Amino acid sequence: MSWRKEERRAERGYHHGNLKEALLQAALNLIAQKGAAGFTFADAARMAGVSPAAPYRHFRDREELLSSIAQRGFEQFEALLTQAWDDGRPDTVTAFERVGKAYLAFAREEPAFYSAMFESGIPVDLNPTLMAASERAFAIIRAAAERLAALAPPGMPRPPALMMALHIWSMSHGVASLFGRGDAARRKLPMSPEDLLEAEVLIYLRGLGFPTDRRPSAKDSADQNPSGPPPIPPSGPWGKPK
Amino acid sequence: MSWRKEERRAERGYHHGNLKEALLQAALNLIAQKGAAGFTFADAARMAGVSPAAPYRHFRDREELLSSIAQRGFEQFEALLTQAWDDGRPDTVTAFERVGKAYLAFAREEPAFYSAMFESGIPVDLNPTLMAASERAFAIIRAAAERLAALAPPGMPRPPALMMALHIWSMSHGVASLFGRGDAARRKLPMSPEDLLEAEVLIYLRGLGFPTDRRPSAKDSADQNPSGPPPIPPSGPWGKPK
DNA sequence: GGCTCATGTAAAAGCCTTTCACATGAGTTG
DNA sequence: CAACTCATGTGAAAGGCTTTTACATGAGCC
Repeated sequence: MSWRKEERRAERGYHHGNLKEALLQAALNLIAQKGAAGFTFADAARMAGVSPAAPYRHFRDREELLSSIAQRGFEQFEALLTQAWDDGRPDTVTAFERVGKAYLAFAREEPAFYSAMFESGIPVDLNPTLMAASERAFAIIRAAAERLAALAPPGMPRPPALMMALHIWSMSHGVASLFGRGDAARRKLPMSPEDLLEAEVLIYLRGLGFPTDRRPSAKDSADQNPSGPPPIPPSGPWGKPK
Repeated sequence: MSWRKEERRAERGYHHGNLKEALLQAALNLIAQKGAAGFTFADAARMAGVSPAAPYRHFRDREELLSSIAQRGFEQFEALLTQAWDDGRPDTVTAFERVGKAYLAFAREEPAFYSAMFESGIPVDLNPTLMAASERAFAIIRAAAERLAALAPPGMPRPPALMMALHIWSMSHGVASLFGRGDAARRKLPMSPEDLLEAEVLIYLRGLGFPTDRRPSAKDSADQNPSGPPPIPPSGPWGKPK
């Protein structure tokens, strides 16, 4: 394991050949281990087997490296969300919840990216490229919300899709931040973050008038919400306490 | 302004007299300015007018100072939430939302505390005192959720209060984290975080079957939910787009 | 007045960031 | 193929932060 990484100059010559990528990978590992705050530029250099000054040939400073990671993170995040949304198949509500799960999965499985993206304190607003990547990711959630909003029962006032998207985002982010990674500093829960978020979203959607007892029958290709109050499922969107 | 703080040794003698408190205040200011990550032990010492080694007489290390601030933050947070909840007056739903607003207000008005509490990466779980303070704060939300749950319309399945509390917490935290402080690195919104959260909570509560068109008439001292589907307000819990 | 101990200081070791002058060698060019 | 150039890496150094250690000060207490 410490073999490819720590190959010394002797075996690789004066020039590294792929330092930028190596630094990004090293930083990713370090952030996963010690958090975005604990990550050190010098450490990354060491892990890549170069002098502490070498990274400056590829990144203006430590923060630019962090931004690059966040950038890449937003791109992967967007890809993951796109895949989870799958253009609303097989039905809008199911796909919508898959997006929520994907959000949590990303936070859990890519803590380093998540950390760089949301917890590193880098000013996303001030970096247009990064901002754009972030908005492309959010655009997936927003597109999903648009589809969902268009499906709202006719009897109910129709919520702005943007607001719905922001609501879903804040729920997902809140759950992920507070309970997301089993890491070290996270609070313990009587249920999985996934279940917590799923119930939250279901209740929210019900509040908007959506029918939320998903059954294989419930394809929303045709308008199957003639009118009237939302159906009340026999049991809520939370399981019986074990 | 830089007068009380930077009083030098000449005017204060060898001993500071109140260094611990001075350091906490200095750290609070520094964190508010430069974030929990940017805050420096040495800076705090400088601001208090003592040598860089002096703080070690009062805090084991930089992290202990951070923990102390988080501790104090949780205490103030608890006090604020308690006051906002006001034991459910004048009615449960109104008081419940006041708690949500208080959450945002705290994040906005005490960014340094909020930062230390939720974004500094200190391991809350590993510090029993801190953990206890954190749980006392959460207990307010939980108590509010208990009261709300007890009020749920009889026709609906009753959600576990703990889960409701976690949902509300995650919404509040999500909104505060993503859009909370106008600081630097936060995303812009087409509405205020307060309005966003209020709408979110209202929709959520409606999803649980609560009547959410709050009018002065709606005191919940008596059971005013005979049965039937939740009333549908003429307009949703979001304003018309301006 | 003299003691003692909490509270500060100075100095030093070790680490990190960042810069600068200089070294290396990969790729290009005649 | 030899010469050149420029991107990429190195070493050293300045400056800052953290933390420890031995020593200084003086406030509170007999």
